[in-house]
Amino acid sequence: MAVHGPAMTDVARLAGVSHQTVSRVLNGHPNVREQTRLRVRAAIAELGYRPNGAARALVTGRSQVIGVVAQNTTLYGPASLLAALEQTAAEEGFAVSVGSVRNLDHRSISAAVERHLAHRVAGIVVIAPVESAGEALELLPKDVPLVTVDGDPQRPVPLVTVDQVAGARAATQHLLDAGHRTVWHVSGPSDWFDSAGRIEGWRAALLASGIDPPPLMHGDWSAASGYRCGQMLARMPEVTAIFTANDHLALGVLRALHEFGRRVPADISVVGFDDVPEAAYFIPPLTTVRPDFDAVARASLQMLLTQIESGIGGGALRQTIAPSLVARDSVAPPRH
Amino acid sequence: MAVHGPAMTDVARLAGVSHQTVSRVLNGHPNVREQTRLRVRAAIAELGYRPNGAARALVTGRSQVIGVVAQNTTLYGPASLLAALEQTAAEEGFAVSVGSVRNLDHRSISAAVERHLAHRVAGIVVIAPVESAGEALELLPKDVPLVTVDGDPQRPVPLVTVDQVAGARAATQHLLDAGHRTVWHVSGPSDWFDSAGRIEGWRAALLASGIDPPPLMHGDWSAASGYRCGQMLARMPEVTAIFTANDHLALGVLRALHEFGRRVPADISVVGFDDVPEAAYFIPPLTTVRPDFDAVARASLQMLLTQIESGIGGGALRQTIAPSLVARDSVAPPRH
DNA sequence: GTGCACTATGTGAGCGCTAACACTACCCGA
DNA sequence: TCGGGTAGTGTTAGCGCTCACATAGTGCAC
Repeated sequence: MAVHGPAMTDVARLAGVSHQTVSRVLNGHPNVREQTRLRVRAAIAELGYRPNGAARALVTGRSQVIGVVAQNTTLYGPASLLAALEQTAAEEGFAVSVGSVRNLDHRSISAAVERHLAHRVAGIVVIAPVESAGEALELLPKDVPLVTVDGDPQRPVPLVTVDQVAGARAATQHLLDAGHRTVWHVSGPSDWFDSAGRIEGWRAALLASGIDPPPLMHGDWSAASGYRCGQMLARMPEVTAIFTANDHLALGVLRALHEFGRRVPADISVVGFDDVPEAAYFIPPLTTVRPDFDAVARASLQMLLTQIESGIGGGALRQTIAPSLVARDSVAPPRH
Repeated sequence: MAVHGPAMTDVARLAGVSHQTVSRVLNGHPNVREQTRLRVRAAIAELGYRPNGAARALVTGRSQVIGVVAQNTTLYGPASLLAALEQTAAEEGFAVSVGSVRNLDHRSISAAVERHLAHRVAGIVVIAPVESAGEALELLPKDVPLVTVDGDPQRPVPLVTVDQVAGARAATQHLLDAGHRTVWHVSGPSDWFDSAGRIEGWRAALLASGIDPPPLMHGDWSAASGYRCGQMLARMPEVTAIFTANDHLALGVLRALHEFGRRVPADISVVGFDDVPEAAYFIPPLTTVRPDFDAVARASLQMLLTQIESGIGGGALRQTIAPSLVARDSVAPPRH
C-alpha cells in the first residue's frame, strides 16, 4: 500500500546536490550557500517531500516525540494539562504521544513508560499526582529525560507543580477575610498530592489566624462525593464557609446546600479550585482558584527540553506555578 | 546520552541464533522451534531488550502509532473520545499521537495530518465536527488509512458518528411525552455537524407531532452562551420546555431561569446532551442524552485497523452509534 | 607562489530492523 | 532409490537518514 513518497535522494537529484546537502538544509546547518538552499527548498516543495521521522529517529536514537503518561484524561485538570502540553510541544516541533493508564500504580506506570521508550521518545512527562506513582519513577532508567507534573515533592525527580498550598491558603484566607470564624474543607482523595497540598494550605491559613481546623471531609473529586459531604455540612448550623478541593466537589456541595434550603452565599460561602469553564455559571457563580495550566505545560516542556539538549537525564529541578484567586458571587460575610 | 540498549543482534548472539530468528520470535512467525523460541525469549528477558520501533517503522514504512487530529481536547466530548481511543488503541498494541489544532480549517487540519504522516503513522483519526474540516480531508493522500469521527455525513470518507438526530429526537419526544405543547431548542455553533444533527432531530420530533418548531436559539456550547439564551427564554411565559444541545448550555440556561425565578422543572423542563459527570448534580439533576464514547472509539479503531490490515486507504464505510436518554429530575409535566 | 584557514559540498558507513531468498535437514511417496 | 515438499534457520540487502570524514574551491598573509 502507501506509495512511498520521495526520499531525500530524490530531492537531491532534482536539486542537483548530494543528499547530505539536503539534510543540511533541512536541519538548518550553516555552511550552505543561499542559492543552494533555495534550490533545495524548491525541489522539496516541488516533490512534496516530507522527511521520514522514523529514519531520523533510527540514526539519532531519538524521535521528535514526547511521551506523556497520565491517568484520567477526562478530568478537567489532566485534560487541560494535556492540551497545553500538546500545544507547547507542537510549537517546539515535537509531537505528543499519550499513554494513559488505568491506575497510577508501579506496574502500570512502568508499562506505559516502557511503551514510550520502545518508540524512542525524546522525553517523558508523567502526570503523577499520587503516591504510588513516585516509586515507579525512581526505578526508571536514569538516562531518559523525564519530568513529573503534580508529583511527589519529596522525590529527587524533576518536578513542575501548581502551588497547591498557596492556592488553598488564598482560598481559605479569602473566606476568613470576609469575616468567617472558620472554614470547613471538602478534600480530594487522600492519596493525591494535590489533595494533600490543598489540605495543608487550608490548615496553614487557619492556624496562622489562630483557628483550630474543623474536621476534614473526604471527597474523591466527583460532584457525587461533594454532594454527600454537602448533605452533612448543610445540617450543621455552625458552618458558614466551605472550601472544596475542586469545582466539581463545590457543585455537589452547592446542590446539597440548595436542597437543605441553605442559601449561598447568604447563609454559607463556598470556594472551589480549578476554575472549570462552567464555574462562572454555577448557582451562584463560584469563587475559585485558577491554576495556570499553560504555565505548567510551558515549564515542564522547558525543563524537558533542557534535559534533552544537554543530554542529562534526571536532574532534580523543581518549579512551582502560583495559582490565582477568581472572586465571584459565592462568598459573602457571615450573618450574625 | 542515553546508553543505547541492546539490539536484536545482541539477543541473537546470547541465544545462539541469527538476528532473523529473533525477529521471527518477536513477530510471532510460525516455523520456529518451541525450544528456540524459549531460548530467544530468555535472552530477551535477560538483556532487557526492547525492540526499536523506529527501525521497524523505517523498514515497514508504518509505525505502530495512530495519529489523532482534534480541536479542543478540553471539551468533555472530545476529551472522552480521545481517552477512549487511546485506551482501545493500547489494547491493540498501538500508541496514540495527538495533534490538536486551534482551528478546524483546511490549513490547520492538513498541517496536523502532515505532521502525523512525517512520523509515518499507521493511520489517522480525525475528529472533524465542522464543515471546513471536510474539505481538507478529501484532498488528503488517499493511500493512508483514515477515519473521521463526527464528520460530514455527506463526504465519501469513512465515518463513525454518534446518532445526533436520534438523540435529539428522543430528548424532544421525552419532553412532548411529558405533556409540553412545544419544545424550544438552544443549539450549538451552526457549523458543527453535531449541532446540525441535533437541530434536525429536534425539528423532526416536533414536526412528527404536527408542531411548528419555535425559533431556534444559537449558542456556542459554552455555559456563558446558554446563560444568555436562558435570559431570553426566562422572560417568555409561553416557554415550558427547553432542549439544549449540550449539558453546559443547559447549566447556563438553568442559572438564567433560576435568576428569573422560573423553577425547574415546576415551571420549565430542561433536557441536555452529553451526560457530563456533573450533570447529575446540577440544580436540579439534569435529564440528558448520553453518547457512548467508548463505542465510538471502538468502532473507529476497528474501521481503521481494517483499512490498515487490508491495505486499503479510504473506503466509504459509515457507522452510527445510538445514544441513550438518561432521565433525571429536570423534566416534569407543564402546569396549566 | 606556497601554506593555511575557512567555506561549501560530496562520499561512505551504518543506525536496527524486516523481507526475500538461500540453505540444510528430514520425511514422504513413487 | 530419488525427486520434491516442508520445517527450521541463516545470509544478504536495503529502508532513509545523520555523522564523520574527505575533497574541492576561495581568500589572504607571507
